[in-house]
Amino acid sequence: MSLRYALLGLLTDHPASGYELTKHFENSLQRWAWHARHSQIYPELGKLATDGLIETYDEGARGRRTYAITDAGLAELREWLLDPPAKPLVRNEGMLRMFLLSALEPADRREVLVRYEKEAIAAGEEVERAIKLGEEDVQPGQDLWFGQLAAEYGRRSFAAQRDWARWAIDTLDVDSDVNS
Amino acid sequence: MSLRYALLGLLTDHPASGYELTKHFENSLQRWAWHARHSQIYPELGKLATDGLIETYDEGARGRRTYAITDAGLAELREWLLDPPAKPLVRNEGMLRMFLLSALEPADRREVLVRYEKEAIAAGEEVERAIKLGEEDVQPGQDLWFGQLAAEYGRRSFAAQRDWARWAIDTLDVDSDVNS
DNA sequence: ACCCGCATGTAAGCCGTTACATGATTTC
DNA sequence: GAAATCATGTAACGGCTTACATGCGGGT
Repeated sequence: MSLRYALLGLLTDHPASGYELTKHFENSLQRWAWHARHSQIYPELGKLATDGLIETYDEGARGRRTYAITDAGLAELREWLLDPPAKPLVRNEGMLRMFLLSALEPADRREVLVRYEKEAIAAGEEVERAIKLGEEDVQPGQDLWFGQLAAEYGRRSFAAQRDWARWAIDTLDVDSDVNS
Repeated sequence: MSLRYALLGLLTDHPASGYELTKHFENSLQRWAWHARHSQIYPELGKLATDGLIETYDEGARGRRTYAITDAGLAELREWLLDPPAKPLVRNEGMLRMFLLSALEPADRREVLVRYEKEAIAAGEEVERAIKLGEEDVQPGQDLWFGQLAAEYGRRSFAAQRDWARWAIDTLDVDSDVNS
């Protein structure tokens, strides 16, 4: 159900078309929060309109249709945000791989961990760049600032991944010295 | 496809039944790596057997059937582990909520963040307990140790969540003082 | 004798992906 | 005039959840 609320949330800021919402997912939301494609977004907008949570705001060229959130939609979004979320079900492919590393030969284990570390470093650097780009435009407390909040989360979480990978590699290395 | 590999990985350690595998998910895997229910596990075991990646190892009372991984299965698991993973598609409900926080009144925003911090603290404490329980039995480099590796990741990632939430709350508080 | 845990399965339906499909407008 | 981008949709299929369904065995 999260997609519904993601769309409602984006429409809180200002009316937008399916196309614009898709771009918004691609450019910001999907990096740290939620991913969705246009083939899912358009039908979901249809359902939201049927349910009276959004309404057609304007129709333009090329069949372009913008939607605006309704009072009912805003109420439902707020209810969801205030509702304590259910404990998330973890599905973390990266960690699954780490969990199963014992199926590999020791040399391969190390290689996979090193790759994981490199990816965390690269992802971290990308976030740093995104944050610097954003800082120029946004002040704390403003609506847009909550994207920066999520970006800061991304920064810290990639840093944690990077440090964890380094720790894991070092721990394994020390151990194989001892055992040799 | 991750479920396939999770099952193959668990069967690398020793043969097991669907019931045991389900318990294994519940007790350890699903905390930091991967979640699955028995209604998904049993059919997937059937497919793995059809594909020759696992085979029936033993049949016991109450229709109990244990499976063992085959050479083909081990080869496929190793190939997957060595294959660079695709960039993960983010679907993080917690972060989505943070991203959309601007739809709430300022007081409510703060409350949601405080709740998020509390949850991170509680989850972190749970991990600490799990790690302490595990440490007694496991030495680095042993097969079981890779579960501890994943647990340490959990520890660090909940710490990052906790610190992030505190930072976000403080930043918001300072800002509302300035603006008042 | 009863209950709990062991043990395995199936079906309907939702969410999401990949691929297919179409056409208008702007820009060079 | 061609290419890029704007713009919206649908269909088949796979993964996962929820709910339904059944029965045995061991302990008290």
